[in-house]
Amino acid sequence: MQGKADGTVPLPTLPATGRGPRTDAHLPRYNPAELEPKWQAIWAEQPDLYAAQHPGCGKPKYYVLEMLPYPSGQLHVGHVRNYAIGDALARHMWMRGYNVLHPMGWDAFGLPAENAALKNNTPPRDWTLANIAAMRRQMERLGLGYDWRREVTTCLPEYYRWNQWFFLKLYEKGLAYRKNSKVNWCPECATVLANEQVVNGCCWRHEETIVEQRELEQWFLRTTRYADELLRDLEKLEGWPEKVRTMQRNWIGRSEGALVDFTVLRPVENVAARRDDGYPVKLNLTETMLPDEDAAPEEAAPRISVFTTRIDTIYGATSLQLAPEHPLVTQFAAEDAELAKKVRDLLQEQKSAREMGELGSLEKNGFETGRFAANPFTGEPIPIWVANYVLMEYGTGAVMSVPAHDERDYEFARKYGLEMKIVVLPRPVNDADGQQKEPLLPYTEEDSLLINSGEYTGMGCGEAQRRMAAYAQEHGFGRASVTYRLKDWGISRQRYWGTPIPMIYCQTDGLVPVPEDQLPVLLPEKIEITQEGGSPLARVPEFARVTCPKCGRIARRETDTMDTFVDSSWYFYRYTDPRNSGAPFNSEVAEYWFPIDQYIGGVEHAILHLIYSRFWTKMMRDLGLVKNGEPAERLFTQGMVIRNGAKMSKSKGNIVSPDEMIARYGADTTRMYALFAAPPDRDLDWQEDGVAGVSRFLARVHRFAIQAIPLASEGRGERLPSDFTGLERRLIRKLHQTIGRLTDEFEGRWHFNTCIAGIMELVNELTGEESAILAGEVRPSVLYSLTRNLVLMLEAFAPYLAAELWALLGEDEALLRAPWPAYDAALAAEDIVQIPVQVNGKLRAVISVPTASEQEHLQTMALKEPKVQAALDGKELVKMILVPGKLVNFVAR
RNA sequence: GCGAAAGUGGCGGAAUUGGCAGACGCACCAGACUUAGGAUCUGGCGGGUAAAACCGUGGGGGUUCCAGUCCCCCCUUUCGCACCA
Repeated sequence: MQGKADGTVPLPTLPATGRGPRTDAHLPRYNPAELEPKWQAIWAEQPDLYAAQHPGCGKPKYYVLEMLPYPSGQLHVGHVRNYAIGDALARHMWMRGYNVLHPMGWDAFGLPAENAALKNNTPPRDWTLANIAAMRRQMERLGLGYDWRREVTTCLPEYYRWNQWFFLKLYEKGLAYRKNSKVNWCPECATVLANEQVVNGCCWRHEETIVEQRELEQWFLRTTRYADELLRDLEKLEGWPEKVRTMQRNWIGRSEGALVDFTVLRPVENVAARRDDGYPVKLNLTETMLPDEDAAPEEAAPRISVFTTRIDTIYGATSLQLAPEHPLVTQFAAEDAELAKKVRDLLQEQKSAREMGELGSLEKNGFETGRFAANPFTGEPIPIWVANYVLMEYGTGAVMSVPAHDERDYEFARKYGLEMKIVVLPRPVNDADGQQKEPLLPYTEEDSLLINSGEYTGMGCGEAQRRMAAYAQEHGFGRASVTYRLKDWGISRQRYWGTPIPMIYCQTDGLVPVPEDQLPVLLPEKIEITQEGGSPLARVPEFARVTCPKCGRIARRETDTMDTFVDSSWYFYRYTDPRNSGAPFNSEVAEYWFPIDQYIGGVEHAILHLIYSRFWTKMMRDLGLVKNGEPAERLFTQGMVIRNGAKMSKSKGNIVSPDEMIARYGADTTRMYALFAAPPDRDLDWQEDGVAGVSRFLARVHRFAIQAIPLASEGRGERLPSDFTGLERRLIRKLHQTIGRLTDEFEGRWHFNTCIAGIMELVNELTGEESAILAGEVRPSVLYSLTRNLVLMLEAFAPYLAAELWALLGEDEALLRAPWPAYDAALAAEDIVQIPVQVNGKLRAVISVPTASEQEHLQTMALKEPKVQAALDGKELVKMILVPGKLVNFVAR
């Protein structure tokens, strides 16, 4: 997944350790530098190890997926954390007997390759493929269990041809279209950005670069056609974090309301005449001002369409406010030089505010146009203003101003002394004295009643909204309507390193799609990357010049490429059928694997990738390619990895590469530390202080296991005895408590830090009894159970060490195919519990009693404690609270 | 401004349901082994005290036999949205 380009700072170099641990010189020590490459080589010889099985294998399927990385050239520890989470889950699900699909790929198109080409004079393709090779080596070194035979690389023609294929389908369905519009332009990227890629008015890849508005002809995908469904289906995504669902809900921004047309009045002198108080007199429009109904259409009076969520307040509308870019404002300004200057000034002010990043805090500003429009409900003329708080991009670019019942209108009206009409009051409308209430303005509550609203007076707001919209529709000046904040997805990019858009411009035939059998439109490889503006492909004549598929005459190819978010919108379907050359994927196979059971990635894609891919899935469903309209059943957003108080990024210069850590401590330690340092959903401030502890822990496991396993092996295959010794009982109990803990966590909470802590506790218990165990005080069958299950639990977090110990245990089947140990509650149960004893809620003693002790026994034992007696001394015992197995509390006065 | 999440030892964090606050680890201190230690092992480690008492989960209030956990107000940090009509 693409984010900011990566950079790296080296770790401080450390002097070589020289000598290793010496305690048990006769024992082979834990040496990951030797052990891990050995197993890596063995695994490399077993291509089926992590391979997903055929749908007919009889096992339930489990699709676990981490967001694919952009091949920047080097993994950083943020990636490691992400993949360690997914790999732990995948390994666990393998052991639980699932047919696991755990693939990996590369989001390989994008601007950094072009920047690198400029800098190093390397072709983007070579640079990208070299990076992929390097990062794949890092992933393999980390021991991540991916099915590499399903690897997907988005910059290769066998992948991007299907982007083109999809584009043609979208075009056929009217879901891809071309229009001239204002678009976001990042001067740094020298290309257009989608709305989703603009963050605080700046480019998502260049936080400091203000996005400009440019007028360009662009390709768009009709995401808005799915706006309602994208919103509604969020309700079904119960396995997604509420935060992400909320962000998407806000992004889609559905508002229910009504469109109302206000007729613009002719500039008649007497309308401009004012009453003494500055407001226009109420006129009878039918007589004096309404446009001639018999006029030819082109002479008909213009109408201003307004979107409002509060049509019920329309009797309180005292002006119309238009965005400065509104076409009607432009028209008025054309006839009025003074007005034109005011509009220019307002726009200039907005532009500089945007550049300062202060658009949100800009003071409300505006001016009158001198023209009036008729309120269609009252017939009253109201002045038309231009206001900077009205956005051309939202709704119709015009609002009716109801100062008494809207925050912004109120603020604006206060500033300019505009009239306020109260038309809504809290119920009941009259206070105790029978006086009409005086609400605090602006009064915006909708659970209220209308006043001063003609025939609607006395109605509730909701009812008035419905009736007024219906009335407007009957009389042809409005209707109920829904507006979205979501815009269509602009996918044209004036860049080289992306999927060519398969369209042709012919002078005779106009827009002609490239015929399906001519796909892929190959991206030319020989191209000089320069800093010039415009699409680089336009400068490649052999690419741009083409014959029209319809008429055979010379035509011009589309030279823009697609947004790389197209690539990542459907890549997870390709994993199910990665080598298919006749279709993007086989629908039946996809049907087996989908939806993704668990998707894992950073929250930074909550809007971008996760909305696009939901759109794409719904679109594919409508094409009949897939059945389900949602790609992922569950989503997990892991926390960011922070370093020196900032998210890791090249611009902050705080990237940490895992390489040195792997070299010093090994992959198992590196992965395990990434999981141990914090729960996966929380942000993690990367400090290396704790790494040594994890490394020591693994060394201790290793030391214990290589000594215990020879003894344990004698008990292989034997059943556990029914007559445990005290020591055996204690160790087996701890083992099963740990199994229970891990089993629970893998069910969904995923606090792997506590899982690892749990395994550490078990190992502490075992090494605490090391001499007794090695002296044979634990019978082989018990020791076998302890060591074997310990190894199974380590598999998800430290697969190299687990593999080594598994082999020592004499197992030859893959560890991943071994069943996850069954938790036995009886074995995990304590027979003696420590019960805290409180007096008036304060801890006074802890007593050890058999788990199933009677109440009287507990009370007797508790009262025997000297400190309890002291605390109760001279007081009357009021009652005793007894929580079985938990505590005893004496309440005394 | 609006919305969400978070705030616990020197540090990362634990306490899943209102029930022993600080699991596990880091750092630190002491000891053992050692020519040596950034290795290993043993012990200690919230504050306070000679030991207790007592105090302690951002601050203030509340509910309760019992509150890190529930309720109200406030503060701080992070994230998201920010004129959305």
